[in-house]
Amino acid sequence: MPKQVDLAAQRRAIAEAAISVVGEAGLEATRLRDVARAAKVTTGAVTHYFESKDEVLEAALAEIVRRTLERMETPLAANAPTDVAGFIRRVCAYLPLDDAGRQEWRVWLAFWGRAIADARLRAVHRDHYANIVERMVPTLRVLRQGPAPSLRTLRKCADALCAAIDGVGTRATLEPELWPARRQRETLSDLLAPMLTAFAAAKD
Amino acid sequence: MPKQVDLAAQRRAIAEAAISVVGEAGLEATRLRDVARAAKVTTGAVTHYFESKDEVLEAALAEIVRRTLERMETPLAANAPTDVAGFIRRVCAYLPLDDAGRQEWRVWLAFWGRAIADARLRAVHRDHYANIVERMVPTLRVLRQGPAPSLRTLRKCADALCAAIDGVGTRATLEPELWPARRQRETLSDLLAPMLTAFAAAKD
Amino acid sequence: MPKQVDLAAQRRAIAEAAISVVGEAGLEATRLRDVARAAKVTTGAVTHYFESKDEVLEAALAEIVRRTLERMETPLAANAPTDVAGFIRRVCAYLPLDDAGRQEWRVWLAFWGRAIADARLRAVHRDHYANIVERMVPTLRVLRQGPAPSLRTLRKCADALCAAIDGVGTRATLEPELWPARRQRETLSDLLAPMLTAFAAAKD
Amino acid sequence: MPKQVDLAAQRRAIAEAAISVVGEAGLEATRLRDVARAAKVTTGAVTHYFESKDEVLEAALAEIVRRTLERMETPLAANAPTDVAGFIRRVCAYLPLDDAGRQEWRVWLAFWGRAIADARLRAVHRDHYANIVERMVPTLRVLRQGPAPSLRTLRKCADALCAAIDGVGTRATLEPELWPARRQRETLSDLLAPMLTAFAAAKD
DNA sequence: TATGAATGAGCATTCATTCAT
DNA sequence: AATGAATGAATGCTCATTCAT
Repeated sequence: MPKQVDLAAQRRAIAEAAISVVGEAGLEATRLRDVARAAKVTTGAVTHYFESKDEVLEAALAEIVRRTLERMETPLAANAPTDVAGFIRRVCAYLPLDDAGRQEWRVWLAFWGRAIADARLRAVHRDHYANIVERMVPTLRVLRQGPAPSLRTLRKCADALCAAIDGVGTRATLEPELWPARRQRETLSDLLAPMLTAFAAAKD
Repeated sequence: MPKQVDLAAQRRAIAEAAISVVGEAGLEATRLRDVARAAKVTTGAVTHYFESKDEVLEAALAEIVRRTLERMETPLAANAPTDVAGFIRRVCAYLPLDDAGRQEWRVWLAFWGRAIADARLRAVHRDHYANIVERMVPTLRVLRQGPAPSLRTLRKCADALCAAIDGVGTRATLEPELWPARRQRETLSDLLAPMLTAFAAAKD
Repeated sequence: MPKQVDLAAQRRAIAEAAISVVGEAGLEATRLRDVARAAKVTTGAVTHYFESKDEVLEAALAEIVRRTLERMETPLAANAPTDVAGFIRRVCAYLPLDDAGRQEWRVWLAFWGRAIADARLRAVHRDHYANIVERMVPTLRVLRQGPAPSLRTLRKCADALCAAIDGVGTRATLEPELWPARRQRETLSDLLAPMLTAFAAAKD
Repeated sequence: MPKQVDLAAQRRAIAEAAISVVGEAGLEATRLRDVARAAKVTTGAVTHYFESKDEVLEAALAEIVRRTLERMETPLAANAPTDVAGFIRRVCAYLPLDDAGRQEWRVWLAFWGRAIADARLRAVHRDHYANIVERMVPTLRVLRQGPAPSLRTLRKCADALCAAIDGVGTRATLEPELWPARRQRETLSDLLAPMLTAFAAAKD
């Protein structure tokens, strides 16, 4: 009997290796060989688990999406804060505050750049944003002190929230040495605190 | 020296062609031949005016920077508005509201993706953000009704402003069909109005 | 020794699968995996029964040879006809008249194409032609009404016979939709009837 | 001004190099590099003149077709013989009698093998046969001593003629050491003489 | 005995770059 | 100054073969 391998685990290991390479070298400089080396397998093994390079990259993006959602579980789902300051503090978890975060953000930016001409990647992004917004909605609902706002209001607020995070995260990723964690948190707070305070107090 | 004018004009024409190609096909699919064809010259001509492909792309990015700053002149410099609503309305000029704007934003995103592994491009971005912030400062100062805020306060506000624009612009670029001009303006306004109102009224 | 029977049977099953794949996809597009799949075994099993891909293909050619000879038994060996028309009618059995025949002829043509640079395959072809000619000789002898012709004469006649069959079969294989069974039979008859009539009546 | 090259001439030179390589090594062992080396250019040059390897091979086949038709001009068009023996003598020009002929026939066989799974190549073959038959028709008409036969009769005769040539040529190509020119001519004559004699004398 | 995961050499192909004209 | 033919290194990908289980 042949060696039994966990197909999904191997695919994920390769996807993680791809993330690592993309984060270091950028998407255009990512060669399948480097991915293979990073995953400690041969190029043949990579094409054994994936049909093509594009599929490898798509799996890498899917893994980044998975990681982002996973990171979201802690700050949002569990005992959501009812005060704006606490909320913002938790939302900061999305920002590229540490090396791991910066790595992931670099990969996000790389895939944004490719998505502009790739409908498939754009679809992944669209699904991801929709997903993120839906997950933010219940947390935002808790923040509101008065009667529950309409779903439309909640989604608009989530859109604004996403934009703030993306905006700060993008800049911090492009200027990592100028944007230590403290500056990112401050800027995000400057931007969100007024809006969320108004949101929390509004009667809609 | 008519030749020199020709030279600069040709370089710029090629850079504009490069922007067009990058905006359509993405950065990784941009071949020098296509740039040449778009500029209605031969490949040899491109390498005649530029040392390498990287230089062509850098010129393209520089041209995008130039265009963005140019577009900024109107809404910010000229008779800056002293009310928040008017200010936001003008800031919206940066968003990808029409085809031309979407095209430019796609190019921005493409270059972000490449900048993560290219120190030179990162430097261009850093300079650009610094430039943008400095230009926003005087306009923001006018917005404040009380005593002039500190430069640090103004810059922080500009940072938040940039982040909001980048965040909304990024999402609108990745989901063009879901983000018509109206939605972009609304989201940007939702995000900025509370912050700018507070800023305008603050005593610092 | 049941194992040995199994071994030969497996080899033959794989060879038959190879014929099927070659007939469908051509020799250059025949991958060992497809052969394995067609034989309902794994790739490992194929290399278990054969040393290399070339050996698999050689076995496929051998099987085609075997089939052709088998098909020959009926029309030639058994009660050979003494009239030219009957003889030609039986010889037509070699032509690609039905789907099975077309399949086999495609494989023949595929191997001809490879034999031009493969001495081993050429040897198989040479043996096959020699074999065919020797089997034709006694049947042709019966056709002659007068005294038996020399062996040389018989072999020359067999050569011409082979050429006629190969020529019609090749064309019919390359233009299957233009060469229904009827046209093949007619052309072969047009070519062979005059020669065989002369042969039958000659005194040599 | 850049070097002006004769595009068609270069394409043809590469096609001829391809014929040479295919004739030596077979179609499956023909690498673009070898073609390039045989044409004394680089691999890049080959892909400069052709879109793909398939296109190179198609050009090679087209060149073989051209050569065959060219060789046909002499024996058929010019002062067609009115006697069967003279006619057959000229038809022998198609057989692989010398090194050049054997080379071309090897290429034919190689392409037959590939055509079985390639509709495009089959179309080339179909056109070629149609062309050949049409060219044979007027020559065959001259051969007939009585009233002109019907076009259908002439084409049937041409079909038989083609089959005879293909059959002898195939065998001679597969067994070059056993089939010197003399044997080829004799076999073709054995096959064709009775048919053509009958054809020449027939009243239809 | 049989599996199929893994290997890695070899291929066509792409494309920035060079350079003779 | 401008051309575009030619180069050749580099990449993704294929697939026969190997081998641990």
